[in-house]
Amino acid sequence: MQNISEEKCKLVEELGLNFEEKHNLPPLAGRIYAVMILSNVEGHSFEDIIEITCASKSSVSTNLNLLVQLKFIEYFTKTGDRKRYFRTTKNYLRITLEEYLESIEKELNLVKKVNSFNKEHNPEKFKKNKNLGLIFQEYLTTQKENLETTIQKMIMFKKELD
Amino acid sequence: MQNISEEKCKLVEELGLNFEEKHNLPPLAGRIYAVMILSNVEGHSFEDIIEITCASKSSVSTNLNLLVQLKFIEYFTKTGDRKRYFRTTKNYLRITLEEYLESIEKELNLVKKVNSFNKEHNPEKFKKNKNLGLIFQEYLTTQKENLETTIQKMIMFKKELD
DNA sequence: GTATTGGTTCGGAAACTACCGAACTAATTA
DNA sequence: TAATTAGTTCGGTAGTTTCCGAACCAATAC
Repeated sequence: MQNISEEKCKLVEELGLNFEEKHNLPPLAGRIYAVMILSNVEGHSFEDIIEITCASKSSVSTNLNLLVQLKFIEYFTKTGDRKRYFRTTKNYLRITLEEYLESIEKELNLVKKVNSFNKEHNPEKFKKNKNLGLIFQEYLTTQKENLETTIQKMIMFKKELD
Repeated sequence: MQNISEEKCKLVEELGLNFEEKHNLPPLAGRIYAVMILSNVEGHSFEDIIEITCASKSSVSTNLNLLVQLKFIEYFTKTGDRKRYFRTTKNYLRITLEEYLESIEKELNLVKKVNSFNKEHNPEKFKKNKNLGLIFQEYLTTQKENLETTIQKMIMFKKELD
């Protein structure tokens, strides 16, 4: 990490790790994304990212393209300038929330499947764990609803977002 | 997967993958855990698991011990029988929820840090994204509270659980 | 004692991931 | 046309993960 304050550098590492885990990104992609989240600049060039992250051209190329493909970032150009400039997409929070929603739905589905499988095949086990299973199912349902309303709220800010 | 129905086998794969992802377990550990969740039997022996999963002694040993260490499963013995028998711990749902809570707290913390960093260092960017940042923070807070009450509910069933 | 049972430990193989450097392409400039 | 710029593609390497088999250990059975 070059040319950035120590405070920022630490936050980049921390945020980067978080993105890496939560979105299953390679470490470098997580760091690049963190740099952009924490930056003043409207648009980092390819070169900027190489300098800041101290990574090779090829790695930066691969990871920038990955982030673009996953819609975490986007690029724009300036007339009379061959470079591409990258910035976070304005709706990355919505993407994150939608990812959460998807994963919650998947899990809720699984829990229901397990509950009904055990109900049918292991009735005495099901009875014993019924309350727990239902509490978990209830929790997931609440969370799903919560996510849906949050996403609705975000869409209300659409003009700002898109 | 031997000696289990096709339906169960499919569910084991699906559940196993889910545990693998959500709890960062090796594939075999995820499958073993899934087998136990979906089973009638009160206590699988070491041998049982080897047969069902078609994995080697050493792998089964390693992964059973991992699951025990992480408190996903526990073992008991029968008098006059040298074998160990494994079963899911009765509070694995609580463990899962507590893991969620921890990860939400971490993320909420990070979001706050990012918000205050941007407020200080990139004020115009912060202004532009303020509403989104706050909506996200609000969402995380609600979710955290939701989790806390759910865990409380679970603790109310303590007698059944522990 | 010796054999068997139940399980652990260790070394290594196979597969996967993340990154790098070198060679390359395609567009622009001189 | 030659050189430069901006970025991509490819082959390979280092590190990590997951699993296996073989050797091993400790307790019981013969």
